[in-house]
Amino acid sequence: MRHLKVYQMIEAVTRAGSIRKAAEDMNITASALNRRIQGFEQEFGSEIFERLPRGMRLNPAGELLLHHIRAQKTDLARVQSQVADLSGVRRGHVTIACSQALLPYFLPRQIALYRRDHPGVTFSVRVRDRVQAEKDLVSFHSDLALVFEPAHMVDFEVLYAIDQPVHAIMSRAHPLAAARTLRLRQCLDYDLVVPGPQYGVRTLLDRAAKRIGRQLEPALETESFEMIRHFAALGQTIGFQIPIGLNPAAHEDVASIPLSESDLPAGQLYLGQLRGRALPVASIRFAQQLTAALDATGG
Amino acid sequence: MRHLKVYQMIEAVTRAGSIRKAAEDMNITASALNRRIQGFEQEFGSEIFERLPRGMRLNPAGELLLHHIRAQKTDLARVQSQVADLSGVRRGHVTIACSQALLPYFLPRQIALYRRDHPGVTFSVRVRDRVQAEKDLVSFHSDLALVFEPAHMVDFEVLYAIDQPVHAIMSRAHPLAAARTLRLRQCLDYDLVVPGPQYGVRTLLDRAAKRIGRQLEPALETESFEMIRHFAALGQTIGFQIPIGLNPAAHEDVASIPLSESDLPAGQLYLGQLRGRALPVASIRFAQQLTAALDATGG
DNA sequence: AAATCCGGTGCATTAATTGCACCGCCGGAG
DNA sequence: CTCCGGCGGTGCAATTAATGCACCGGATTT
Repeated sequence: MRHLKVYQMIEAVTRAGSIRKAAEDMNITASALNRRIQGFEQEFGSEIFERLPRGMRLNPAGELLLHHIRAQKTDLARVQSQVADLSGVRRGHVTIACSQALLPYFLPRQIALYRRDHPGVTFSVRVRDRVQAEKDLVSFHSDLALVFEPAHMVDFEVLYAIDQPVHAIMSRAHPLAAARTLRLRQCLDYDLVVPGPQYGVRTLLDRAAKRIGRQLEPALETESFEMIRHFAALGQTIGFQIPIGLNPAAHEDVASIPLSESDLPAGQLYLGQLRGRALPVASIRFAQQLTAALDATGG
Repeated sequence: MRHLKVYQMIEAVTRAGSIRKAAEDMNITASALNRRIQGFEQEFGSEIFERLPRGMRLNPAGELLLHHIRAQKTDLARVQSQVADLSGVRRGHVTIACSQALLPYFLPRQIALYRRDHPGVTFSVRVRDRVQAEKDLVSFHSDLALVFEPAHMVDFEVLYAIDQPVHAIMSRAHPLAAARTLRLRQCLDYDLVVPGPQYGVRTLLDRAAKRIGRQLEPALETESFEMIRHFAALGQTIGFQIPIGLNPAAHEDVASIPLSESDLPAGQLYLGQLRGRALPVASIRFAQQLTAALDATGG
């Protein structure tokens, strides 16, 4: 889209932080780029960059404009893919930001299922914690977000929500492995492996521990849910995870036991999009499939 | 915005129905315009016009694109006015599509009220029946719509809704003028003056009449609510209107009596916008004021 | 004080856009 | 039927806009 080159230039300058670097990235001279930016600012009626001694940075007006630019770029892409749809084959690309818990079983299965019916549709999965996931929506880097206990919910339009009680996971040989539900204080007697504070499971755990006058003293804190799972399988350590991250069918190498809801109320897994945004067809359809699938696990 | 000239050209061709006429409108030659269109179609990846022997018409892909073009144009305008806001004075323009009933008292008062605080904001009021009002939103010709009993509600995002029972209006000398409420069948004994079938009041009346095994046989059918009001003031004719169209404070020259809700359930007056659209600040603020004002009349 | 990196500008060059003249096509009027 | 008028499309020359190059002045870093 040649007529949108100014927008690309603005994005490039924003990214690079200076006209000269951006010009190099775009394989043009700094002077050409400089004049396009100046020309645009004049047409636009306001400067959009602060001129710093070391380069350029968007001013508030520029931030507003950048948001518009991204919105319009992704919307044009949506129109184009919708047009492609008109002439037969369903094509498209879905970008989804999601929590780690969705990676092992749920999402791969859903994507495969969707692609069986629509082989022309491709996917990007961006692993993000809940804060990053929301930023991803706002910056138009992701169409959908599937996150546990999102943080702010501003600009987050909920498409579906489902309860996810926190489960304790441990070796099948663990003394507590036979229980049907566990109290939090039972778990605190053992070594714990928990996710970092930026994750919803941790927030819920911290809150619950505080309520019974205790404090989490984890033996291992990690960002990797996979490591939590594997570490919990060793010795008598206890890890925590939400059930959607565990294989519902086959037997795991770990036992998974829900924590009592009176200790720790169930968190919620949210499927959402940027408020008010028109999604591409493929994303809408995929979101519908996810909603149906989540609904099935819940009932 | 020079980089959006292609879009203006596409709009011009759509409006004019042929390249040559559009070219004349834009003061360029047909060949230049022709090539820009062709160039765009190539970049876009699909034709957007049908070539007819008598001119050009948008194809389905073009319709999709046109919607995007309008959306992006109005959104850019929103950004610009929002940027203007940053530097002090609140400016802006609000376009609202509304039913006739809002014209005599409610809207002028609200607009005056808003402009007292924000003199920089200007208004366009487009009088539309409920079908046209929704089209106005979709085509980005109006920011807001304030309509009685809208028809489809697709793409219509409700910002506020309030009950409006249908009132019978008549001369103060009319035999029924002293009643507190009226049954529909009482009214049917007199000559009636009613709006055309495209209006919500009429739909409600027709439906209610049918339910008591009667049919409306109006003496006068008109599009003009003003004419209904004035005609009802003469002789023993009965007209119908919703209370928001009547002066709440001063004494009218006509009596206004609500119809019994068991005959004719109250319709609803909706304030709405195009689903998912980001409105300019001024429109948002004005919508908030309207919501508060409607809420006050209802309570 | 020197070196470096920055945004901005004058001027020649290059690329894109436009205007002009003209083609072939099709529907309607004569 | 023919002919006319309006249509979209195209080759080519003229015009206009965008770019590259060389360079300036200013601020920060070394």
